[in-house]
Amino acid sequence: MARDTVTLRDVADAAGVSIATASRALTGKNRVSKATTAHVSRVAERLGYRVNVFGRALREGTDGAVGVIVPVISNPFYGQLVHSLEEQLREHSLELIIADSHGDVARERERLRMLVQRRVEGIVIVPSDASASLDAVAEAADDVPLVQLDRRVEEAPTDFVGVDNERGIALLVNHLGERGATEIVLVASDDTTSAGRERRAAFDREIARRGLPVLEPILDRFTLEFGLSAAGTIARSRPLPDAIVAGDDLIATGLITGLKRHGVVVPRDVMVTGFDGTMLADICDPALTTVVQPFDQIAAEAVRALLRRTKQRDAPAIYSRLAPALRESMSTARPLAPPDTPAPAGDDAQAS
Amino acid sequence: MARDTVTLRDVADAAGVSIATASRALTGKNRVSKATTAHVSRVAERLGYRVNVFGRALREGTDGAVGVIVPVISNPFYGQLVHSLEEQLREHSLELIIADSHGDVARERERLRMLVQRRVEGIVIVPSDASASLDAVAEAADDVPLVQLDRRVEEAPTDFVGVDNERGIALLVNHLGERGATEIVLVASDDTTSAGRERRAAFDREIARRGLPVLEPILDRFTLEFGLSAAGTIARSRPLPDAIVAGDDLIATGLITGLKRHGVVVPRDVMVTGFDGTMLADICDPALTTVVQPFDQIAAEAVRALLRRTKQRDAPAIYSRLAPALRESMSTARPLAPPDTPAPAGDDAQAS
DNA sequence: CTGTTAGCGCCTTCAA
DNA sequence: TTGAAGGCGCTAACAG
Repeated sequence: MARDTVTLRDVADAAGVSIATASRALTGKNRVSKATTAHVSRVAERLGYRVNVFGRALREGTDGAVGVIVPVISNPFYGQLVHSLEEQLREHSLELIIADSHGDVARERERLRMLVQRRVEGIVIVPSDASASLDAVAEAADDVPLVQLDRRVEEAPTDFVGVDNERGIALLVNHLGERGATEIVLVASDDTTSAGRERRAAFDREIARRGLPVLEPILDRFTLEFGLSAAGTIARSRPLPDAIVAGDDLIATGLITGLKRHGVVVPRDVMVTGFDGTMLADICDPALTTVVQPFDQIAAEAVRALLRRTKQRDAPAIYSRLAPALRESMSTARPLAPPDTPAPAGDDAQAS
Repeated sequence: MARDTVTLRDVADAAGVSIATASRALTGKNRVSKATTAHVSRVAERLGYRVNVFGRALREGTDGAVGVIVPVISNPFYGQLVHSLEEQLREHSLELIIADSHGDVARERERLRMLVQRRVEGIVIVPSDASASLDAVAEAADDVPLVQLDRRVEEAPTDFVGVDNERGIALLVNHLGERGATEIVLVASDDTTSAGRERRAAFDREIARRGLPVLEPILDRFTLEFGLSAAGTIARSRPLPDAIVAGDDLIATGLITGLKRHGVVVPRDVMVTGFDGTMLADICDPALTTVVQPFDQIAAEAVRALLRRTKQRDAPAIYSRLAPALRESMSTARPLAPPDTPAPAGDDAQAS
C-alpha cells in the first residue's frame, strides 16, 4: 500500500534547515547557497521527496496541465495530432488532459468549462463547428490561454495554428492537372468546419484560375460513410469525372472503397486524392495520393503559441499556417499526359 | 482577462452563513437544513461559484483525474479504447490524463511516476512489455489503484480487463476451417506482449486440437510494417498456405497490402484474418474478416474495476475477459468447402 | 543567505 | 443544524 508521503517539512527537518530554505533549494528560483542547495537536494533524494502537485497548484494558481479537445480521438487524424501534442507538451513538463467533443457543440462547451474550472495552463482545441462553437470558445479563451488547432472559429480572436489548406489544394489540383485531368469534382466537408470552407474555396479558386469546367461539388462531413455514399452518387451519374478531390483521407478512403463496389476502377476510370496524410492513405488500395500535414510542426507551433500567451495574455493573436507536402501514390498514377509534356507511367518525378 | 474568481468564502458571505455551512450545503454530504441548502445553492449559482479543484484536492488528497497510458495513441486500436474510456470516465466525472509510452519501458516508468506524483485517482495502463514493465507497474500499483488493460504483466498482481484472446482465435480458426483451410500460418506479435503470447498459445492449441499441420509462425511486432515484410516472406516461400491468421488488424492490413504487391490475391490464393475490429478492417481491400473487441464493455469494466479498488484497496484482483465477436468479410470469402459440407460462395451464414 | 509567517481554497472535527 | 478553527503542502513576502 501507498508508502506514506514525505513532505517538504520532512525534508527541511531532516536537512536541518527551514521549510522555506528547503523550498527555495528545491525549486532553485531564489538565492540559496550552493552548499545548502546540494545538501537539501541530497536529503530530498534520499527521502524520496516529491512535490505535492496540489499544494503547489493551490499556491500558484495552476498545475502543469493542458487541456486538449478534439472531435473524436479514435479518428486517426486526431490521433496523430494528439500524439504529437503529447510529445511536445511532455518536453515542457506539461500533462495532457484529453476530452472528446464528439463533434457536439453542447458537449464541447461542457468540456471547455470543465477545463477552465480545473484551471489548466491552457487549452488546445479543434473546434467542432466553425460558427456554433463561438460562444463556448470565446468564453474559455477569456479565462485561459487558448489556441485553436486545425480548424477554427474565425470570429474567436484566439491564436490559431493549422495547415495551409489553400496550398494543399493547389498542390493536389496541380498534380491532377499534370496527370491530364480537366473534369475534377470536389467531395468534401460542408461549411460547418473551417477546413471544409477553406478547402472548398481554394478548390473553386484553383479550378477557376485554370479555366477548368466547374462541376457540382458533393458536400457533407469528414467521414468514411460519406465517402462511401458519395461514391455511389458519382458512379451512378456517368459520365465519370477525370478525378475526385476528397476533403480528407477518410472521405477519400470511403470513395475508393465505394467506387470499387460499383465497379469503377481507381485510377484507371477516375483518379482520387486525399488530404492529411494519415496511415489510411497507405492502407487503402490503391494507396492514396494526398497532402501530408506536418503534424509535429503543427503541434510544436501550437504549444509555443500557448506558452507565449501564458507569459503575455494580451499579445496579438498568432495566425500560423504550415505547409503540407504532396505525397504521390497509386490513386492518381494514370499515364495521362498534359497537352505538351508526356509523362511516363509510374514516374515519381514531378513535372513542372 | 479572466474574471476574478469567486470563492466559497464569497458565497458564504453573500448567503449570510458560515463558510462551513456553505461547504456542507454545496457538497451535500453533511446535514444542512433544506432551506439553507437551497438558499446557498442559489447564491452560489448567482455568483457563478465553481469549486477550486486544487483547494479541494489538497484537502482530499486527490483530484478527479485518472491517468491512461497506452503505447501509441495514434494507433486506431488504442484510439478507440481511449475514446471509450473517456466516455466512461466522463460519466463518473473523472478527467483523463493521457500519456504515450511509445512502447518504451523507460518512458513508461517515467509516465507512471508522473501520474503517481500527480496523485491521480487511478491508472489504466496497456503495459508495453509483458515482463520488462513489471517493476514500474508494480511500483505504481502500490501507490494508486491500477488496472491493466488489453495486455498485462502476469506477475503484477493488479486488476486486469481485456479481450478473451483464446475465444477470439478459436472463432477465427474455426471460421477458416469451415472455409476449408487446413494449412494455416500465424503472423503475429512475439512474446513481448501478453496479447501476443496468448494469441499464439491459443492458435497452437487450436491447430493441435484439430489435427491440422503445424506451420512455422512468423513473429515480430504489432505493426503495419511487419505485416508488409511478412507478406514478402510468405509470398517468396511457395507453396502458399491456405490462410494466414494475423495477430491484429494492423498486421493483417500490412499483409494484404504486401501480398498484393507480390501478386498474391486475397482471398483466392490465401485467406487472411485480423484481430480487434478497428476501422482498418473496413478500409483495406478486401475488407478484413476479424474479431471485434467490445471496446465499450472493456472500458466500462475497467473503470468499474478502478472505482471498486478506490473504495477497497485490498479487494482480490479482478481478472476479466470479455468475448469478442466474429465479423466475416471478404478476406476469407473463398468458396472452399470442408470435406463434408460444401459451402456456397459469398454466403454470410455461419455453418456449425 | 536563511528563518518566520501568512495565506492559496477547501473540508471537517469539535463545540455550541 | 450551524459556526469557529485547524491544517492539507507549498511558495513568497518580509525580516534578519
